[in-house]
Amino acid sequence: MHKQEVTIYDVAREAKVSMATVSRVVNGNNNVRKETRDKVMEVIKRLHYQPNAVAQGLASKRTTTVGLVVPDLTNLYFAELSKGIDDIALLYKYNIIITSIENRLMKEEQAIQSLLNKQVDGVIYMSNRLSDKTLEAFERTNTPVVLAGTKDNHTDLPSVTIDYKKADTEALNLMFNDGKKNLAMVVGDPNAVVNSEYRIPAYKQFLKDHNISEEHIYTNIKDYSDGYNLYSQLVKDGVDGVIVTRDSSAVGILNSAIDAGRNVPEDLEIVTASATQIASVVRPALTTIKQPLYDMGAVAMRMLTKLMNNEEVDDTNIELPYELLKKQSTLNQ
Amino acid sequence: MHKQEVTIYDVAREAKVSMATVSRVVNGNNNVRKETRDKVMEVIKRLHYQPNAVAQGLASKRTTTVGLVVPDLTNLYFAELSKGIDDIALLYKYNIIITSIENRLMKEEQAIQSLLNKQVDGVIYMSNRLSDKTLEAFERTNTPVVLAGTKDNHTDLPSVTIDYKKADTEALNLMFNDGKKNLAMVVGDPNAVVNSEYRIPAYKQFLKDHNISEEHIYTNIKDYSDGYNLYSQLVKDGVDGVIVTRDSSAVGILNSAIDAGRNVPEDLEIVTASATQIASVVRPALTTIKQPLYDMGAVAMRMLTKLMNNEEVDDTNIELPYELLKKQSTLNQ
DNA sequence: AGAATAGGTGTAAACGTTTGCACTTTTTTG
DNA sequence: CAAAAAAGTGCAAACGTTTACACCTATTCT
Repeated sequence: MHKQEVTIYDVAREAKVSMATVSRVVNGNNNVRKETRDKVMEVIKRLHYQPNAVAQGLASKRTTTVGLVVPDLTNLYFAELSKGIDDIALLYKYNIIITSIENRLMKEEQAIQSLLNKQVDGVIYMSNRLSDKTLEAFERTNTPVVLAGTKDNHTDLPSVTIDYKKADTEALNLMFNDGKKNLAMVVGDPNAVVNSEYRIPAYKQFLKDHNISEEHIYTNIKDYSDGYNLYSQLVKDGVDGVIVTRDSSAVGILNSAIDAGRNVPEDLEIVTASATQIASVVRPALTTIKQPLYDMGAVAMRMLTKLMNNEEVDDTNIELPYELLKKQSTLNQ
Repeated sequence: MHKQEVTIYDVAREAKVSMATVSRVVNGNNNVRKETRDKVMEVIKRLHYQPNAVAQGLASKRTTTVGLVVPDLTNLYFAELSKGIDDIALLYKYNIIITSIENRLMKEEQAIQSLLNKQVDGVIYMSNRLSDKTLEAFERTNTPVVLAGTKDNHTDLPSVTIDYKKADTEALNLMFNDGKKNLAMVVGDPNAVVNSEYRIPAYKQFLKDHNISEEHIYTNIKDYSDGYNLYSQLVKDGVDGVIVTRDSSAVGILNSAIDAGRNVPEDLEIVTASATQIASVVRPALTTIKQPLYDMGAVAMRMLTKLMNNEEVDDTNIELPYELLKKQSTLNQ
């Protein structure tokens, strides 16, 4: 990389002002006389001057960049969260550095440290399992952090979520009212806070409240093929209704059932918990807990902008409304 | 943001060496005596020193950051390309700044300029329509740029693609051999280079070669509902085989057909051109031109690392092999 | 042994901005 | 109309690194 062609210094010389004045013009500081401003602007145009954001970052100690921590970009759940974040970030002129942390050479803490070293002004964390080291890193830094679609039960980092317990209970209730009594829950990482603290307890509570003794919790079902392969086990266990946290797993179960000649929802009801595109294009379309993913991202990013500007944030643990979207994978009687 | 707690200067003082030596240790320069290195390392650990990447970037003129330009994060096509890029980027210790440029407040040129101002070491462009202004920006900068999944017919920017003409011809041929003679092509942006220079010409050439006079090109079909709504038109036009560039549009057509009580592939054959997850989970599963999206991203990023290091790159316009994946949406006789 | 080379370290300038402070000029005020 | 306040501008230090250059010491070579 060469030395920068045109610097603020060149502009200053050419416009016969000091670099301080050029800097003020560039930053829209209004303590500049109109004629001066115009002259500087003209020179900037003429020389094609573009500020060096790295130098700005060093001098001002703000990089207008935020870091996103996400397990996997190709999971629509995170993609949609990210889109909400991205739109608001753009609105506030922030760029986004995305770090995927699943199946990686680099450990999560390292990835986050790298983000912090880049002096991001804030971080949005969307992964579902905050390791101790990660929490430690978040505590050591004074870079604001917001969790989106996840929570943390040790510290109280700001978060944007839905009421998982309520949503799951409602979903289970739907199937129960359809006459399904052998209900199961299928989750990815059982140690993810959302699962261990909200979803699984909600499921257990539901069984208890309805005097159901048979508990069917299937863990580590992470993708389409995990779901596909799980189906035979569901049959074996006599499950007639299942709530699945990941859409792709749910679709795997669905297709496995169909390929086995079974009927959904008659033989098996399925409710999934993200409402990404994939859940709505399959047939029968899946009944979903529709999380407002885009909005969750947007709200998280908005909150982060406030934190980055040291503005007051009244509520740092926001729960957004969800919707139980009844489609064809449940009877809905 | 406060002043940085621990700087290289603090480490130098504590370890009783110069900052130059600390810098050498941090950067793994081996012109440092072992004992000195160990001492410095110890102090670094003890003080929790972390280098400020912004300052490094300013001084070294390398930010170890690359910019990704993408229309839409929630489109699995781009998500999978991005994943390939991301994995290789991680391998070479680069971070990624993603900029989505569709439906935005900010124009593409501005978004790219913002990336360049951040002094990214390289850019991977995945959008499908290079505007003149964008090309101009790419020409003015000496930051290397690689196109992934798209081409440019004016300049010759490095690119990683598949042989679209050949792939489409093969797909059309498949349907033709199944006895479908009223073939259609459905694309998104008709002015996207890939469409205007490769796909559409391939389609026209195919018709010509087979003495088919009826041409059915549907443009601006960008998403699921566009596809869903297009179906009735396809029926009206007597189309019995269609090649669709976007998976979500293809799925829209498919579901529309099914909801109308028609049979795929008997009444209508569908081939789609990306092979994202969405094409394989619907039933009937869609026959696809399987583009090696992950690999395309990975190869593009690898090429970019070479360009960023001024290494020689023998072939700057790489075509990767694709596969015509026959599934249930074609008869395959 | 003396010369040549390699290894190890420090000094200080550079990277391209922002910003506190001081100063000058203009505008407002009573 | 003078004094006070506000507006406009420049100077120079700071931000936290890297790196060219110089220097000194230890090693290798003839």
